[in-house]
Amino acid sequence: MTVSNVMNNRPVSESTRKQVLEAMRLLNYQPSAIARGLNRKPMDTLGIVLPHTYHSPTSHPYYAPVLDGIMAAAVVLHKDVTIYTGNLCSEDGVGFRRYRDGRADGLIMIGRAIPKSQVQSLIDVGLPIVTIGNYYESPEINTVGIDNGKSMAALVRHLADLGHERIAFLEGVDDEVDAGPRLGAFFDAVEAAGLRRDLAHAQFPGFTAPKIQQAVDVITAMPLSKRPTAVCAFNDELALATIEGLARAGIRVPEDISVTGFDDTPAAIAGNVTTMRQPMRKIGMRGAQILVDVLRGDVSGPICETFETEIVVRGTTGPVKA
Amino acid sequence: MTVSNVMNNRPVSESTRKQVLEAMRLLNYQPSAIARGLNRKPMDTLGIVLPHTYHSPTSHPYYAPVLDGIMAAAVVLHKDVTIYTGNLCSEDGVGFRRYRDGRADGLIMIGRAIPKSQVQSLIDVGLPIVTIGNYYESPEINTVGIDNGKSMAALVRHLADLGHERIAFLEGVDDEVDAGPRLGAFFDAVEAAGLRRDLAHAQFPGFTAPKIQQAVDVITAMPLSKRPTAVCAFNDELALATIEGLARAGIRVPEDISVTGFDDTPAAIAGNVTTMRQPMRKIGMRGAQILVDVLRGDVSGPICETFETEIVVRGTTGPVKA
DNA sequence: ACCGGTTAGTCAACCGGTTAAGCACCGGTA
DNA sequence: TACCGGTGCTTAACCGGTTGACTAACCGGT
Repeated sequence: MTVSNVMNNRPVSESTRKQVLEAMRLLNYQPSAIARGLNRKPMDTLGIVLPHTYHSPTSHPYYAPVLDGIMAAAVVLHKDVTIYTGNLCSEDGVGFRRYRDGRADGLIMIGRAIPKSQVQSLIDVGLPIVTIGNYYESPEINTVGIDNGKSMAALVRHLADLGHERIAFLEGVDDEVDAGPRLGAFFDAVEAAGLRRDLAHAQFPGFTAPKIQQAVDVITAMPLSKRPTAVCAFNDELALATIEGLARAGIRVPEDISVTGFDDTPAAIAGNVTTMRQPMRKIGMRGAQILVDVLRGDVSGPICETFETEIVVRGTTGPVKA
Repeated sequence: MTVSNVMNNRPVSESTRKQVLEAMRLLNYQPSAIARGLNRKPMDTLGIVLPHTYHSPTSHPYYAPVLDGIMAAAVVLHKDVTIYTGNLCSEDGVGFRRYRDGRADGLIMIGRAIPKSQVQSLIDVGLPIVTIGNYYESPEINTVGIDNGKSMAALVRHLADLGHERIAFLEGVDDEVDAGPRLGAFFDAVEAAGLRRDLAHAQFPGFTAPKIQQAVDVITAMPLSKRPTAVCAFNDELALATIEGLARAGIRVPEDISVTGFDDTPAAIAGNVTTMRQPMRKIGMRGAQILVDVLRGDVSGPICETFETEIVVRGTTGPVKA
């Protein structure tokens, strides 16, 4: 069709082009992105995959700024964004192939959505993928995030400088999902800071507030000589829950126990929590940019980028009690 | 194709069905939503239209919870969500027909995205539309929001009860866009509260912080006998900016001037601002539900629903100075 | 009048589903 | 045997674009 040629700026005589444009205007014509997509043309749409545990991503202190970054980049890159709402793992054996329904050119997966055992299924979708804040170390998957090793090292270093020798890590991730590198990074950081690894604790997995209370109870039940003097929580939310739990047990922060969070969310600012700031919006923007680059074929191998983090020292960490 | 019959639970013999399902499994088959959509079948996707002034909707104190509600409803309703990122009004004369590209079955427009003069263009898109927090009073457009009249009346009533007689309204909306009903509601509320309308002020449009400073300057320049003793801001963001501006001028809140916000965002809680709470998440959920109802043909006329609001009295309003 | 080359526009096929019509088969009824 | 209705599967057409092959027209040069 000549119309198609006009739309795609193909060589068409000026008179014909004018005729076509005039007809388009009269008919209020809008080409169907769907019909175009049927022929394997790009849809100019980025698909967003979220872990099914978060049904309020746009109010989440981590997901919201990341999404913001993605949206901001999408505006500049002239891409629309489709958020897939379906449960990730519900349909037995279906895997993730539903994302191959042709609506999105590529996928951005935020957070630790799926266990490593299902990564192959995700790769089988066949779409270019960028994961954000996750690290599957697969040649087919691009990743943007932070250097957990460096970040934990800085936090532990800060605590060590304050004299802390017994530090606990509150994992805070549902054990169904792979714990990821932050836990390992914690132990490495403990050693790097010259502390005895066997004095570190990390046996407190569990994302929900009640479980946090369990972890707090374990800590408070320990004799003072063995009790950790500092707690590194997986994120700010957990740190604040921990502080609350400790307060209920009559333990003061930071006088008795220091607590650190992660992410530097507004809650951490409000709660005056020492934490690790990561540029979530930038990470989201970069993720979208990488996906578009991959779609354009501008890049070859898998991309794995990390952004710098920055420790923010506030009022929940202090020198160890004499 | 028999496959299509199997997928749609049409009458197919059990043996054939099994064969098909087995083949689907072997081939890792995923039907193309695009090809299906080409035949005017629903895409099961809700389109979100945002005003181009907000490039960070998922961090916005109003847009984020509304989006959350939409997403939560979409999960339950088995719909995906596509956020259109393009500038709403950039392409001359194109109007909004780009939303008719077939990717979404209907549109949800959040906030005052477009001036009333362009509403017809929006209707011409031909898709079912739900606007949220906006009121075009068109038979083709469904709406969810709040009763601005009641809400403003409650705020003004509250101020009147505290003895305020001269109240200013800070419009706070870019004048390029229709001001909407909240301003009119303010004047009605002033009269309903038995106050003299001519003592009310509302000549301070402008959304940005610098403009707010202008408005504050106008107020502070007024002689005490004419100066408003209370200010109703369009939203919490503006209220807080106003409070800051007043503080710079050495005017105390609420001792010298009372200030009210709108929306009851986290910032209002943190700033201890008297404000009007609206159930943003519920509004978003209901908007999505209405759109789906319309798509199903379950409803006839245009739907226009309002949710109840609730005044939240905090520390920025107090009795008028003697 | 013939020729090679470029340009402009038309035609047919295709993408991958859905839909409607067609057809073979079968049991029941007249 | 003829007719009928229902079932199960196949075939053809269609949705609305894109793509590539093909035709038609135009051009200057011999």
